[in-house]
Amino acid sequence: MSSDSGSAIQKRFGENLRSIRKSKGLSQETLALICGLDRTYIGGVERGERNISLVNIVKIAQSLGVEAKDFF
Amino acid sequence: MSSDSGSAIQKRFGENLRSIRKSKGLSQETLALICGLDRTYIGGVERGERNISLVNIVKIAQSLGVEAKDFF
DNA sequence: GTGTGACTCAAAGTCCGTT
DNA sequence: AAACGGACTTTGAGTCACA
Repeated sequence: MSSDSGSAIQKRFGENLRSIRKSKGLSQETLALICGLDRTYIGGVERGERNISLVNIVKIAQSLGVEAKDFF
Repeated sequence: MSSDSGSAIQKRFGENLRSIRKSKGLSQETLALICGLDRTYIGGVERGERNISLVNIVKIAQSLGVEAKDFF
């Protein structure tokens, strides 16, 4: 099918998130556990497939010990 | 349940948005027109009532000529 | 020019699993 | 450890009439 799931914005955000998560030495599962979100959801965001909302952006940022602005 | 209308995160985001919009001398209506969103939607975000998602955050930022990170 | 409640509907987000 | 899919519930997106 169209391998175009997700906007460029989402893809960039996802790449940044993945990069920061890895730099903290956390797995998707562990991060998901810390911030109370689903592991498959975190994965989807990192792949740029999901349009994450404000509250969860901040939740994930706090769980990683960074500022929300670092994802942009 | 006891969902207050809007989290602290949303309220802070909304305040920042409103402040930036006003500094650009734009009304909610004008901004809404520029970014293709409804004026009542913009208003709801500014009041901290809505949990806006990534794509619309960037859309509004671009319409204001600022970076998305400026809202955080 | 803005606030607000109510509404529809698509998408956000969860939970189960297999690869 | 992560990608991916199906089925599910909840919430955001988008709009309107009225204050």
